[in-house]
Amino acid sequence: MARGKIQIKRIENSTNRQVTYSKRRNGLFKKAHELTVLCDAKVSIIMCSSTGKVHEYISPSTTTKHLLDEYQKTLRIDLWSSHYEEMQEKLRKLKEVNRNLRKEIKHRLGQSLNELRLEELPALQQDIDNCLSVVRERKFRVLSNQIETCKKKVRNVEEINKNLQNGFNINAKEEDPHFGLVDNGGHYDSVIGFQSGGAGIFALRLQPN
Amino acid sequence: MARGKIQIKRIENSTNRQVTYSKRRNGLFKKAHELTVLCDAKVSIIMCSSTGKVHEYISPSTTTKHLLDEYQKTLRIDLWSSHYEEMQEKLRKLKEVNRNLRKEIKHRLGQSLNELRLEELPALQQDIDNCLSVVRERKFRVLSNQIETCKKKVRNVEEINKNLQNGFNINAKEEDPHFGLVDNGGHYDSVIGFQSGGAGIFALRLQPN
DNA sequence: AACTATTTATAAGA
DNA sequence: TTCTTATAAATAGTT
Repeated sequence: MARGKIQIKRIENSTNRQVTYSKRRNGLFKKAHELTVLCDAKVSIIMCSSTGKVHEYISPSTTTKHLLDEYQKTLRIDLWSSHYEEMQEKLRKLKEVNRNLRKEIKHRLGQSLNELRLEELPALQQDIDNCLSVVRERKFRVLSNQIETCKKKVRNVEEINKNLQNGFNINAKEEDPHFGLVDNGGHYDSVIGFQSGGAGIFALRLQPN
Repeated sequence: MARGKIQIKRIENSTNRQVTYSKRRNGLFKKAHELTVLCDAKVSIIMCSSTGKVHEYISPSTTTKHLLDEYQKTLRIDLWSSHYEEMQEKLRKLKEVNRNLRKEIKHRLGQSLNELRLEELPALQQDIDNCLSVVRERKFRVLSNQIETCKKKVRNVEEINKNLQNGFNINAKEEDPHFGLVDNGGHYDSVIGFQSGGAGIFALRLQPN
């Protein structure tokens, strides 16, 4: 552009190329800065020379990161997604696991059961039932005091029962029999055991003969 | 730079500013491209005008991402660490949620119950029990066919039972009574209901009088 | 780095 | 926006 026109093509002489790079880089940065001031614009220039050296210009009013964020936002692209793919994959898997855990809890809560196939229901019930047993067992131990009291009650009722049976055997041929009714309110398991039993069912404890 | 020298300071006239921005942007990009070709360099220019419009130049031989990667590598900076940290925070929170979900399932499976306070056990049991009811109810509906069959069985057994009772009432003074034993294998709930009942307990269905 | 002849960019106007 | 053109600025080749 001075002392003779040049072709815009790669300068083969390495020294010349380096010199031109240096001169024009300064020119470019100067122009960028003028643009920044004159037009109230933000400019980021990042350059890498053929020798691998990196230079940058950034408008004083901003930062490279900020300008790049704006650039990505405007162009609706994410330059770094590939860097974080591994992490995003982790995130995705964790969310999947989470979803499944929630689903399992839901099923155990008796919700969204229609997601399950009919064949899966008995297993789920059995499973929950087993778990209930475990929790019940735990509670049983925790509540041992209360249960001790109940056992005494049961022994008391059994005594009455035995007496009634004796009376029954003795008086069987003379009058209508009386049945010793076992009080199911004493033993914990039997409360659960009978809670869904229909009305009108009474338990009679018999000595096996 | 022509038809009069200008001061490098913000152009107050908005239209002039826009025009100058457009002209000088083209000039800058042209210079950048010449630099790219002449010096075998890589250039990225990202600009944001005062009106928020974004423009970019990138050397044909590369990509913005690639050049930025090189830039970060050379300057040993990580422009995106804050993004990364945000992601890690997400990951951490998701793992926490996951852990809690697993704990809840564990408790519902009857494991690690010692993590719970004694007061929490009855509520957990009641909860699981309720859920069991729901699942049971679902299964009940699903197995309605099977239950229909069972009901017929029950009606049959009740018939036998009634006959036995009649016999019992008639023969009460003459011989040892026979008890109508209700087959508990027919009705679903009673299977559960009696599963934890002790051995030696038989159910006698009586008409309430 | 400095010089300078010449090319290129561009401000103002159309 | 684009074209024109006088003039400022950039710079290639030289020292």
